[in-house]
Formats: sequence, structure tokens, C-alpha cells
Amino acid sequence: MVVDQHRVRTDRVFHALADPTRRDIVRRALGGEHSVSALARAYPMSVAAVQKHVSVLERAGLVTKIRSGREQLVRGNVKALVEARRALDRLEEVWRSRIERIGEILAEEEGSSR
Amino acid sequence: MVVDQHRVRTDRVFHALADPTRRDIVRRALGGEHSVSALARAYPMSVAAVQKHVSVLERAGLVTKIRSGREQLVRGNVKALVEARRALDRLEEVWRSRIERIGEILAEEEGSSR
DNA sequence: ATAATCTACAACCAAATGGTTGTAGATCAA
DNA sequence: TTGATCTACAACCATTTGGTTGTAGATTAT
Repeated sequence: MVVDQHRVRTDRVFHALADPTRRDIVRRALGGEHSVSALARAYPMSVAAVQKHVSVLERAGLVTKIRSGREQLVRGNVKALVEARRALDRLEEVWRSRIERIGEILAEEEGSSR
Repeated sequence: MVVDQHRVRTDRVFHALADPTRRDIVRRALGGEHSVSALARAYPMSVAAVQKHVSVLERAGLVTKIRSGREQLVRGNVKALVEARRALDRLEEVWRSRIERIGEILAEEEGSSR
């Protein structure tokens, strides 16, 4: 299905963001490029662990790696972030239109009772 | 820590949203109240499984259960959704201010080279 | 040339996740 | 009253997750 692709991507983005270390990596990577080992020095875990986090972020499209000599620079990708926000907005829209519906019904009742 | 609470809540919200069934439950619950078993009929899984999903959403604050006789009505909670969006916005802001910084530097160079 | 650094990746492990079935209590309908 | 429905929750299971250590190749620095 076509819808599935989007669904899986949404799954990945939200899952990637559901971890404080990964959110922090995204934050740093959006502010500028950082090598994997430079990132690793910021957290109380092994380089391999951070590598895995970066890999999760990469598969979610939140981050891109760019080779530069022996190091791999991680750069944040704002587009994936915007996509995630739009998914939230679509949910919110459901709520908003329900409220509007209720408002209309109330308005009608007001009208017919006077 | 104070920060921890917010971090954990953010973790929970994003984790809760990282599943298509749960996003769909939130969608329905934002549109109106549904009992757990009514929700369960919409998915190819057991009632117990849906109960667990609802429970995850509830702990994330995305949904509230309201007893009504023998059934438990699930209602979407837009506030948690807004919180999640704000977390995304804060990330995006990091990117935005970097771009601005770059813009300023470019503008300066333009100025000094003419 | 050698040593240090950065990355990749495999193997392993404990805990969490997402599902199942089964049991039991409450509420509602016949 | 009896039977059906709705919910809660425990026990179980396979898979995924998030960490570890260890090994090895590439690149850079001395």
C-alpha cells in the first residue's frame, strides 16, 4: 500500500524521538555538524551505543551522515521534523473540527429555542 | 531533577505515538468518545491488546478513560498533543537560529567586501 | 613507520514491547 | 436469575531495544 510507507516513516520518526539521548543528538546536529565520536563524548555511554542512536535517527530521516576524512559528520535534517509536526497537526485538526461541530450544534439550538 | 519529569513525559508521548494503532486510537478518541471494546472492534487484535495500547496512551496523557456503567469511554486529550508539538518546535528553533546566524555572517561579509 | 583516532560491525545480554490466552468481577439485558 | 458484554489483569512468548565488549579497517598525527 501507498499509505503504509508514510505510516512506517511516521513510526520511525516518533520512535526515534522517544529517547532523550536521541533528541539531544538531533538538537546538537541541528545546531551544527558533529562527528559521531564528538557526540559520544557528551553522553555516559560507549561510542558504539551512540553510533546505534545515530543510525536510528538516520533511518528516521532526522539526521544525515557526511564523510569527512576519517570522521563522519552528523547533520540534523529539519524536514523530517516538520513532517512529524504535520502528523501532530493532522491529529489536532480532528479535534478542532469536532469542537467546531459542537459549536454549530449549540448555535443551532440557541437559534431554535428563541 | 525537575527537568527529568518533562523528559520522561516527552519520552512517553513520542513513544506512544510511534505506533499506528495507537495513533489511530488517538485520532478516533479526539473525534469523540469510544469504549475500549468498540475501539477493539476496529483492529485485528484482541481486546486485551487494545487495552494495553489505551493504557500506554493514558500514561502518556494522550487519552483519558471515563467510566460509564460497565464500559470505559476513551477520550482524546489535545493538551498532550500540543505539548509534543512544542517539543518539536523547540528543536526546530535550534535549526532556525543557526540559519539566522549564518545569514548574519553572510550579510557581514557582503558588507565588508563592498 | 608507528601510534592514535574514528568508524563499522558482530556477538552478546537484560529489559521492554506488543501480542496472545485465560480467569474473574461488574454491569446490563432477557 | 441467567446469560451476554465489558473491563481488568496475570502469565506467557517472540521480537525489539538499548546497552556492552571486542575486532578490524581507514585515516591522521608523531
